[in-house]
Amino acid sequence: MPKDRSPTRIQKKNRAAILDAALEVFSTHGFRGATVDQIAGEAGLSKPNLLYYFPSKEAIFTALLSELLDTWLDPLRELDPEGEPLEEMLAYVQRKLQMSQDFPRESRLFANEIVQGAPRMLDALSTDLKQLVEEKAAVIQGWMDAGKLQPSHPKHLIFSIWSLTQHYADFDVQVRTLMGEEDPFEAAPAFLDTFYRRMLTPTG
Amino acid sequence: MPKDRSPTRIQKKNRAAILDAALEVFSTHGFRGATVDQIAGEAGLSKPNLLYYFPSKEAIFTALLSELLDTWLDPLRELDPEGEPLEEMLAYVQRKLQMSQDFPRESRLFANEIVQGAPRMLDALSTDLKQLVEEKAAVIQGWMDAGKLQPSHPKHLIFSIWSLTQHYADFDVQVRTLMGEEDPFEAAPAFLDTFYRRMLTPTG
DNA sequence: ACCGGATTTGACCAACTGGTCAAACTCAAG
DNA sequence: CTTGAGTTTGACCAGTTGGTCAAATCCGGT
Repeated sequence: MPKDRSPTRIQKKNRAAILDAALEVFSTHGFRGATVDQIAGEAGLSKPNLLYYFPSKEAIFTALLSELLDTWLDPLRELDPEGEPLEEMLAYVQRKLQMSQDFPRESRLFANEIVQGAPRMLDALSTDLKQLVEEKAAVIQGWMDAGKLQPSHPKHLIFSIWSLTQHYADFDVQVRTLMGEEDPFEAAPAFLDTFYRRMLTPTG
Repeated sequence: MPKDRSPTRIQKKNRAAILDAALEVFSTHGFRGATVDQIAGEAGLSKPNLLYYFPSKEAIFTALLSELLDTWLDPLRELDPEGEPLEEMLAYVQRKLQMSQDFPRESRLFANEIVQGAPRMLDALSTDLKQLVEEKAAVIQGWMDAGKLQPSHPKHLIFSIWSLTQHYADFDVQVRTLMGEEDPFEAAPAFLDTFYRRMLTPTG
């Protein structure tokens, strides 16, 4: 293993290649289903060479998770308590949908892990994610209390946004099989905008 | 292997035990992540004994899939073209939610498979499921055209129902981690009812 | 050109996995 | 209580997998 000096050009390149390859392989086969050989091949390295950069398969996976989780939660972080409530929520929905379109592998990586009980993510879920959700759920509750949003259950509302947007990435095969030629991401933005506009616009 | 006579008492019991064990193990670890030993253990059999009833791991999996797919699609099948549109849709949502609550393992089994590209299910998706969805999407489109439902994209609407309801089963760990003591299935029915009532009630 | 650390690799290993097989055991019908 | 089909198992096998290691090669600074 390289000393803990600042990484060389080669180290940067190879670590990046490995993480990208790992994302590709882990997201399509899950942790257990992915093999180190597969990742090494995808990264253009031999297996021992890959293990020169990361001590184990597990280490690659956790490095990948911690690298991606922050990015993944950014759209929710950007929800602005000072903004106009309805527009903030609708903008969040669109940002999240865009993430599913642009980063489906990341979405599937998390989906795989969570469906299987999140054995390597529970920590992050119950600390970082929980804190963020509590904070934003409180903001949304505030907006509802102020009559700016139609009252409902803030956490269920957040879950619904995750669910509806990530579905297009996680269940991509199914969605595309059933939609035929039509690109799912063509109608999705308008569909979700209408959906949440009707749901969240306060009545009287 | 037993002859193709009518199954004995022992055969019935063991085949059922194996399929139940397989559901448990496949749904929490995915196909690749599950081992035949694990399934055998869960079923209370030795590995060779299990392989006396099913010729291979693959065979167990496909037997399980074909046994469950029909049940899984029943709620959609029951959507009655002759019924009152809004109530039919809302009832479908509740049936689907109930499935997620009562059969989370089944939901996760399909989720695991589809997230990973549905390598063993594409056939079923592109034939049985596709046909059913086309049929029901047409019914919904008809209701929209008749002004009985707020117009939107029927297929996206169906996907949204799958997504919102199955989320509670597939992402159970995450949902429960973030909701703390509160049982997700307590508020979910009302949340989804409100959601779709507002979405689907036709405006003027 | 030379040196020492960084990088790469082929050979190897132990554990695991899906699957086989012949021998042993169980059980219901006569 | 026999008998033969139905059932179960221990031993085994070949392929895969995560990981190790010493030796070989590469590369940047002098």
